[in-house]
Amino acid sequence: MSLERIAISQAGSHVGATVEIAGWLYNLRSGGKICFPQVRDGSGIIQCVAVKSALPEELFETLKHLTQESSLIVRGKIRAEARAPGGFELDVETAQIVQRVPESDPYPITPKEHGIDFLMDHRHLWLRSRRQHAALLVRHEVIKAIRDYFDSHGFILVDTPIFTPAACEGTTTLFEVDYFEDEKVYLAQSGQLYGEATAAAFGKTYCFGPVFRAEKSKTRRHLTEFWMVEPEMAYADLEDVKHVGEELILHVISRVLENRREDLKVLERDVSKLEAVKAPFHRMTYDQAVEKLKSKGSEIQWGSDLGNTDETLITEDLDRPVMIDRYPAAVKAFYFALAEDRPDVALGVDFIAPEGYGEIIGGGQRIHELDLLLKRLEEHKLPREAFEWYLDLRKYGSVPHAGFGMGVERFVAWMCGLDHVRETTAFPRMIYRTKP
RNA sequence: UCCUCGGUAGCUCAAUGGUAGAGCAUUCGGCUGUUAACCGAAGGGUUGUAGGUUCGAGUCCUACCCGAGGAGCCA
Repeated sequence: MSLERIAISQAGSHVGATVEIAGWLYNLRSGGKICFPQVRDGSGIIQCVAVKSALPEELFETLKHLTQESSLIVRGKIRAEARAPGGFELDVETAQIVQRVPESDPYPITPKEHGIDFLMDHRHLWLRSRRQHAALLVRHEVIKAIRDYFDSHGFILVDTPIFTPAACEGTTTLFEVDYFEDEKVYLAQSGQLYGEATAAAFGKTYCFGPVFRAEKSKTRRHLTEFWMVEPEMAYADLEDVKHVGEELILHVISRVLENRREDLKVLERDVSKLEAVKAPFHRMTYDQAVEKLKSKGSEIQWGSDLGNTDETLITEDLDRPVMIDRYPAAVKAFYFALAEDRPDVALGVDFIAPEGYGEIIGGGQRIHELDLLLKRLEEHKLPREAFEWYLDLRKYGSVPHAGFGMGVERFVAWMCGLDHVRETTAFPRMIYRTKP
């Protein structure tokens, strides 16, 4: 009889078979003549049962005194068991300890409560814990669903550089890097300007990668390094951005609900909140948003950008995202197209997620006329030399085009119902935390 | 950068200006169905750092360091 090594997640289809499981000791409960080692292998957790009378004395004692997170390979028969968490159990026949964690230096993360500082210092180990594991599986699903959406809608993945010569927008702060021969380069805060070039080459493109913001933000929604997907479409306008953004969000949510129910349960996510997200999303102009805020007692004036408290006020009574468009041009980047009837209004749109997760998509239509773009560069006091290549895009077959960026971590935090984006990525980078 | 809160055992937290303690973890012992198992015992401390007030400071004062939450800015 051959012995098959299986993933714990597949235990249900091996009931009655003798199998091998390779993993780590998640938790252990023991009696005098019986013990229950719970083994995790990355795909799941299974409770094993070791009975003294059925095993060699030495093996039973070894298992009974095994330390948390020791690595081991167990073999035994799978059995359906209602009393076991997960519904299946493995009756241990043999076991091999790969590495025993010494009790003089035990695994630091116990099954009890820990503070966030301690957990973040041990992030490399914290990833093994149930909730963190579940959140990263949701992230995996979100990223896969995003790529599947674009790949099946005619978008070509064309990634953009991380070392860039200058600010894309001139608004947020950049991380400066020493390049060769006294040259300075900066870590990209967006791939958008390059996306405009690739869209003119391929029609519809997207880039997907890490971006960097040296903002001194210290909130539950900010990382200094985060992942952003940025589609860009030639021959497209503001309405196309709203349409694609809405479709993308709905596609990703349905995939998460389809494939990650168990993980959402581990995260204690109220899935009815996600199931309620349907088309059409709410739509309002910036003008209407200001009116709504004023009616709710805000002192906001037309012309200032919406802050986080404003976003929360606007979405507090909504069950799905809201698209707010036509912002004052003064609060948007230089490349935003302007409304024909109102040159003080930019054709930008932000998608604000419900439940306080804030802006998850920002984008809009770009300026495609050379003269207007030059004027806007000047108004933003940006050096023309750095943008010569970008201006070329307006000289050689310029067309109306549009695109947006979606932040992966905020989206995942929303899916998981997490109160901080730091748990949506394996090793978050924040203003005061760069280790491990 | 600013505002607020915090730092005591490996972890999570208690302790009226008056002998630094509990639970978990670790070690030893008990238990053949445990579900963050339970029961009994043991070891474990420069109270973030440096000053100051006081007969006496974990506790009060000052400065600094570290962390958390928020604001602005942003995805």
